[in-house]
Amino acid sequence: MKLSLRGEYALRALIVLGLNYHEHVVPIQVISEQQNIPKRFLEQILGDLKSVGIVESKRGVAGGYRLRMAPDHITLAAVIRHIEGPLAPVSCVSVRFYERCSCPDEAKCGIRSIMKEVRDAIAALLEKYTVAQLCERVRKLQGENLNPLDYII
Amino acid sequence: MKLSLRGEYALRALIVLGLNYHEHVVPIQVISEQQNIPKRFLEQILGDLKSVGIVESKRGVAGGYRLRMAPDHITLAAVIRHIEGPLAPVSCVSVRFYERCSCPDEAKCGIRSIMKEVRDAIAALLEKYTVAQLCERVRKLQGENLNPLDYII
DNA sequence: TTTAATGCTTAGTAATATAATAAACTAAAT
DNA sequence: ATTTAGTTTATTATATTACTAAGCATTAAA
Repeated sequence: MKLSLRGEYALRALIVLGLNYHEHVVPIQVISEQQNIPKRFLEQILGDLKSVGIVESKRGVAGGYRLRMAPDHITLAAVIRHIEGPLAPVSCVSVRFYERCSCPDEAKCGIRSIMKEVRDAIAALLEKYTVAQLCERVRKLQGENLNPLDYII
Repeated sequence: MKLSLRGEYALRALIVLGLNYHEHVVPIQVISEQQNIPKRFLEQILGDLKSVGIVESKRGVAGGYRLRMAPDHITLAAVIRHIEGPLAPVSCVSVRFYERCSCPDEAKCGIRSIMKEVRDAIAALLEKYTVAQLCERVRKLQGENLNPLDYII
């Protein structure tokens, strides 16, 4: 598993939306400026998250994005799988993105059997952590009494 | 951490060399045919492993490659770090390939603190496993009594 | 001392992925 | 009607991946 900028931006945007979960919708512009993410690029990323039902949008004046699910129901695994693809280091050990690799017999492949352990370790962590926990960490790290829109992620 | 074909080929080649550790040198040609790895590409990869002292070569007639270190001294972490780069999902949590990322304050970055756990989980496994253990798995999976050059990896 | 089998070195390339940018459109609120 | 904001579809620059090509250098054996 490798987190590209695209994936990092997605997580940062979700934290902003998570910290503002009970407030109004947050415009792309605001997320873009606060997090220093190119606006056009962020549009694509949020559109992508919308298509899987992680966020929802409101158009027009006073429009923007909000989470569509409670922050503690959005696992990092779900987000990263959708933005980046497989969590596994090789796709022949991926559960959701399985693809055959070049070895002749998977059942007898030594590399595969070790990479399976690596995948499981990664997946265990990323299935455990949610956007809510990410937000919690940000609050803990930066102090409880900040305004949601002042958090630096 | 993501294993590209290059990295997979490196591991497969090291298994072949590991299984033949006490024998003579193994020619690229043999590894290439047995493992179905493009020869020229494998030359590059083995040259790369040679430059870090993981394998050594003998030129000329009856030349080839052998491990330069005992198989149980070659961790998968060392191999993968050299072939693929950082084990960490983002390089701001990488121990050996650290690079600053785009967030304003790393100490307060929630993403970073979770990705650090992911890195540690991956590194723990890959530091633990060695080429010797990989070879052991191959032997276990395929039967003890095969000739080293008959193993299918 | 030649020759054939090997590794070594440098360069080039095609395909794909990454990280954007651009332009024009649609929807909603005032 | 106008302005704010999300939507859609292309386009582009750069980097990475997985090779491929060509020719040189070394060594053992005939």
